[in-house]
Amino acid sequence: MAANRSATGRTVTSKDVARVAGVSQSTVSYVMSGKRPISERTRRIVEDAIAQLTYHPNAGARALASQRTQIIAVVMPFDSGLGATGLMAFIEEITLAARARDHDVLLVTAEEGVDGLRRVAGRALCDAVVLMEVATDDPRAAIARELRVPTLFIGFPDDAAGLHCIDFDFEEGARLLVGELAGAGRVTALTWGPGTVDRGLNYVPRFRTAAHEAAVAAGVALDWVPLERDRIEEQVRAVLASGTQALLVTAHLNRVVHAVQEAGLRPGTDLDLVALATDVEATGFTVPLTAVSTHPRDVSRQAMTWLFELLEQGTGPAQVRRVPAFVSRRSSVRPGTTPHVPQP
Amino acid sequence: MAANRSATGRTVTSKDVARVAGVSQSTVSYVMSGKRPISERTRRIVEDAIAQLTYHPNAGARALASQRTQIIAVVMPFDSGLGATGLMAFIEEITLAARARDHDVLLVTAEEGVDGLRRVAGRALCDAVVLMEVATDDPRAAIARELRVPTLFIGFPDDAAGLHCIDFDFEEGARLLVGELAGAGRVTALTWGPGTVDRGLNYVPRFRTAAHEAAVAAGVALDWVPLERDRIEEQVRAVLASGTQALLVTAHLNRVVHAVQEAGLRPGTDLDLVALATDVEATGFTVPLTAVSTHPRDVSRQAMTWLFELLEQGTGPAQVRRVPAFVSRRSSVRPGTTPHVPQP
DNA sequence: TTGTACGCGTTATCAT
DNA sequence: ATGATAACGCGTACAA
Repeated sequence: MAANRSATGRTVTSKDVARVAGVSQSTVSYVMSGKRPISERTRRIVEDAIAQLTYHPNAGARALASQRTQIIAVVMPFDSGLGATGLMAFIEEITLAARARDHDVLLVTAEEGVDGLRRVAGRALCDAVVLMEVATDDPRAAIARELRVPTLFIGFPDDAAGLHCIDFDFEEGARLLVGELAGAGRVTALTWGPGTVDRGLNYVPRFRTAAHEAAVAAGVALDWVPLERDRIEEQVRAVLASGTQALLVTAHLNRVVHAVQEAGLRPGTDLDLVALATDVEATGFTVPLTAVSTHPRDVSRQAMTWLFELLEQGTGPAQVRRVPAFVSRRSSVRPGTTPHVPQP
Repeated sequence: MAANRSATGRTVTSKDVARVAGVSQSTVSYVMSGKRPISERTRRIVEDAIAQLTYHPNAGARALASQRTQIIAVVMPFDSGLGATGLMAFIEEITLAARARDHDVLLVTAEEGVDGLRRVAGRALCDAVVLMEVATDDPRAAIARELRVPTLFIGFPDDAAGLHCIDFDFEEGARLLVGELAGAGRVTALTWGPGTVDRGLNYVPRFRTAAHEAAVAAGVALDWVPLERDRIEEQVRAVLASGTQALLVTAHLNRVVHAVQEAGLRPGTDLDLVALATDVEATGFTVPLTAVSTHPRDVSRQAMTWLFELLEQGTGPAQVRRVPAFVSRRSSVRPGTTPHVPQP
């Protein structure tokens, strides 16, 4: 029999459960919420009736009465600097975390921008919002500050005042990667292209600035090369032809490594290559790559933990949190180009 | 000012709009729905009040009163035979299609299985359901047949009676790919591994059966090799060592092509390689691959069009729809191994 | 063309 | 420990 429908097709309500159980409707409600003591006997009777009728509480009615939707809105880009794998990892973790607390996930496209936020919050479609793909100068920041619902930014807008932000520590990641190549003298960063940069994604300048500072400190020359989707192979060839022996890759890893191999070069043997990538990406090649992992799963898990704290304990003080970065040394860097410092 | 909140923090309701506009609450409702004629004058007044108060209708209340949530539930796998890129393409199209009709998308993990379906339908969390990652013997089929809400399967369970199903034409795709290699005498299919097969995904046997039939008809010997995540490179080497000159790849394309190139072989020159893959995947290599594209975007677009028809015109007759398959001939097959038939 | 009034299915506050 | 009952905010039949 269909869930929440009687044999006659009518919707099963808590009233029906009450009738079958021979109790009042409010008792049914309290049995479900556990918000007041119920005798063992009635609880059993009610629970049996619930099971027998396959009763499910109506989400709309519940939301209306309780001012809680049990829904988390996730504002997500479809084309991100993270790549599809990273994105999926994010939303998978977010969804699992939400379900673990009996919440559901509503998907909102980042393309909706400011209006999307207004809509889901204004219509009371959700209890909280998670925002990805944060821009340096993100117009949604202003809105979030006045929103009815707690809003969590994954990423740091320039003005994070009054906001709850969490992100991977791209700055430390940059320092670590440059550190791995400190003995190279000259390093070329193959990085996010115009598509990503134009959207003003916050982590690009964060990474770039930190990388340049670390390069200066280590005494290496750092070239910054944004990869253009249509000419990546060409760009890689040019870079290799220029004599660079050390590559720091933050985007389009697959195609870069491909192109390097096409050129007859092997990371860890003929040149040094480090990457900012997920672990699966870094280990998916013939030569496993020394890399800093962005750990999208850790970030989203911590984000959700925080979000539910805000939800349960009332919206806490604004704060910016960083998820620590680590290097995984594998075999894409030749011994000697990394100065002898203990692996963090 | 925060959306749907007055300066005092109270929620803005249609009653407030009515008061400001000097009309009754029902008039506000009718202005929004357009379900009865409204004089130009009142419409203007009401719309001004709505804008002034930044009024947004409460989703829960609306759902309760109208029995419509304006939400589509999408039951999605996180680890699919499609890969992250294919999945993202699916949910992007679905979300865009939903938004284009003023609906939102609720994400449900396939892991929730039967319970997930029961929950979203039972709680009236959504108006319709889209189901991906359909198994040959899918337990959700039985439930879907009795559900309150229209349910669309992307994929064909063995018993599709009474269901609405749509999918890419994997059978025709298999025939086309085998056809491209018909002159090869012997073909090895590098295909979905145990992880995918174990879940009983419907398209695996659909593709396999059609491929074998086409092979028999064309007089070629077809080896079927499920790829195991941990030994793909090894498997590819073994296959190449066995002397196969023609590869038909349906999974892990990236790693397979990698391994082939590592072996010093070049598709289109030293051997023939065709793939079942998205266009971006097929063209992302040094040698663009002859491939049948699964066109996830087409499939989901058509699925959503159908779904909204069901939603608007009442749930129509059960039906199975196929999205046609085409080959894109590129340069990974040597001239001569494809018999001279005009490209479809 | 517009207003009145009821119901949608819960939660939660009074009572008892 | 349990039962009535008033919101919650919107849609819509019925009146005017």
